Amino acid sequence: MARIVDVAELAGVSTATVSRVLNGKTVRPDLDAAVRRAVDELGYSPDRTARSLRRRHSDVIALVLPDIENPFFTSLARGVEDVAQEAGLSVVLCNTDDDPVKEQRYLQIVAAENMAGVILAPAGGTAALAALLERGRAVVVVDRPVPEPVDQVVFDNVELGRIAAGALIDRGYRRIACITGPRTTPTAVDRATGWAQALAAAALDAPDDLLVHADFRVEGGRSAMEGLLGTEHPPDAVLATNNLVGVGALRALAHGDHAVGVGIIGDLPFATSNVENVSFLPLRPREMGLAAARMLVERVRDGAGPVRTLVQGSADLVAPSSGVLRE
Amino acid sequence: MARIVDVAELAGVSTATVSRVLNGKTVRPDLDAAVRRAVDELGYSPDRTARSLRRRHSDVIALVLPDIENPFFTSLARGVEDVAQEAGLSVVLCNTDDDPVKEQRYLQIVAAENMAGVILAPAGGTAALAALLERGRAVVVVDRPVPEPVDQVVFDNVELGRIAAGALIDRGYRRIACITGPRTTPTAVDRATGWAQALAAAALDAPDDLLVHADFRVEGGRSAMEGLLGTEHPPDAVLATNNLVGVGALRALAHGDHAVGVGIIGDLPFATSNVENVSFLPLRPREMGLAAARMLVERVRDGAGPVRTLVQGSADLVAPSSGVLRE
DNA sequence: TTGTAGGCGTTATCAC
DNA sequence: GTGATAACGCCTACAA
Repeated sequence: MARIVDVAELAGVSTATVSRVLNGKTVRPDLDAAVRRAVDELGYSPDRTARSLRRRHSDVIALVLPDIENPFFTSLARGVEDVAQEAGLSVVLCNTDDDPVKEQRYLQIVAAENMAGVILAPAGGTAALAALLERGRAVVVVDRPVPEPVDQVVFDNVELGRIAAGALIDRGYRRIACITGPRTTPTAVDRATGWAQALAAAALDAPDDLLVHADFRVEGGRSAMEGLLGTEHPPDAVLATNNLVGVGALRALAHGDHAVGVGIIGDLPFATSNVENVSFLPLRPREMGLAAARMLVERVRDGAGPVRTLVQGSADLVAPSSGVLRE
Repeated sequence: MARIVDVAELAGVSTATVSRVLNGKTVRPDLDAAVRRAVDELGYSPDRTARSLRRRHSDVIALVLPDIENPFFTSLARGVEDVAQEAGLSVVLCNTDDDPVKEQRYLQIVAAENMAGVILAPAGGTAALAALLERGRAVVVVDRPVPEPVDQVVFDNVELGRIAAGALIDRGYRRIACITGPRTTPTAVDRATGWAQALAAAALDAPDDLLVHADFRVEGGRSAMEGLLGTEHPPDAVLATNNLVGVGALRALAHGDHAVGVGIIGDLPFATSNVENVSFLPLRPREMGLAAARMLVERVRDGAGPVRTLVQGSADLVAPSSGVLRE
């Protein structure tokens, strides 16, 4: 592996000059050319480990996510990666399984590796987050709002719930259930709150048995839907507050011949059925990733500046009449 | 941020001793204890940048994939991550979009960052791969077999095609089409070859118009299926040679009321419909990730040793009669 | 503008 | 078994 001294020797200059050329400082044109030629010839590329050590931070950012297998987050990751790539940063993807212990471990690594920054969808406790902020590291929180003073890109989850439930009301349903995530997950609770508000605004009942807190995954949605179908007075429509729960609900419904309206907050990029009576409220995770990465890049470049919170609007509601499966 | 000298000073030992304690060498018990106490007190964790520089390699491995949004690869990534985590390695996920240029760039970064190794699902040209091997880096290739002498975890794609097509034949179909990926993608070609072999073995026709080379994605599968349905003699069954194409085919079929049998090589973790007439041949990408990561860890730990190729069997064929959507 | 030289924090090589 | 010290490869004062 060629080192900077090899390049310097071949080009007949000092290592300082090579370094300057590589980092875009002004250098006498002929020397500049000589250096570039030598770099080419040797196939030299700087050792990023040494560079990071010297510069006190690397060109790597971490993206810490609760579930890398959820298409919402992979799509978000794609957005982050596109911006990072453009800015010359690499992205390390970390999977926390919604486990605060794993999350803490990853955030420690972020510090130990002197990474340029982190984009974090928090799993739970925010102690680790606070520690990072104290040390003045660049952090952007996505998807799940936190009270700490930190850059954020999030949704107005209450409003998402309101809009999605409102769409079902507009379609004429009157007994609308809601399948959401655990009580400990703020986004799940907020979206359910929006659902309740929409029902209240329409003078509809929202009894306790129509609100189901399930695991925020496919199986959770499926069994919750089955539970609802098995009751004495099944709902005539159901709101699934995230994509995976939506998949589960649709699967449960696919087994019988139920005329139940469905609303889903999120997208189903891999749905295989026609979704005639489903309203989607797409969330555009890729855009969220793009925005978060741009924020982080700015933060990395000139550290200071006021904390910003970006509340991302959803795309337009996709009415069921469009009959279009969204990609 | 505490450094190793701070710990040494507080513990009343040399930095060398601190280093030894941290790296599990034998040290006099009382000193050992003193060092650990100091580490705790200062909240010290070693700077991994400096460590990497000195050791000539980092504790990071790269996972270079063509499409991070494909559930097959995210599941594979999960497997890799689980093993890596256990071995104390971090995983950087890189997305090539099946673009050899992007792939090359990432592999260069792997070298420049002194990463411990790479797990690579090759996008195309293998020039970059050859370069890595020359330099003696730890590399494991997954999913797509290559001729180079390098550790691999792959499928017998011809056999996958044979088995999947055979299942459709066993179910009584006689005019079986095949939707596969581009001619330039070896896995796509091999699986189609298996399909042709199975048909030939059953003395069935496999005319050119029953074999469609499509984009290996949802849209490709959908339009290919629509094309097949629009012909004069539509097939009575179709084999989709990967998961995404399978999704597309099912979507196309969901629109009408076609009695077309379907076989899919792969899984559909986010299917929303009942899949009554679908045979799945699950590929277990997570296991592939586990195996590849274990290989890489061994390779990282004691470099030498013969090159190994692991041909992973698929799980049992899932017959349509089971009526079970696979998670 | 260029070159020289010191240091980033760690580990490995020596003597002891 | 322990401690002093020289690397690892790069960047950046500082001096010329």
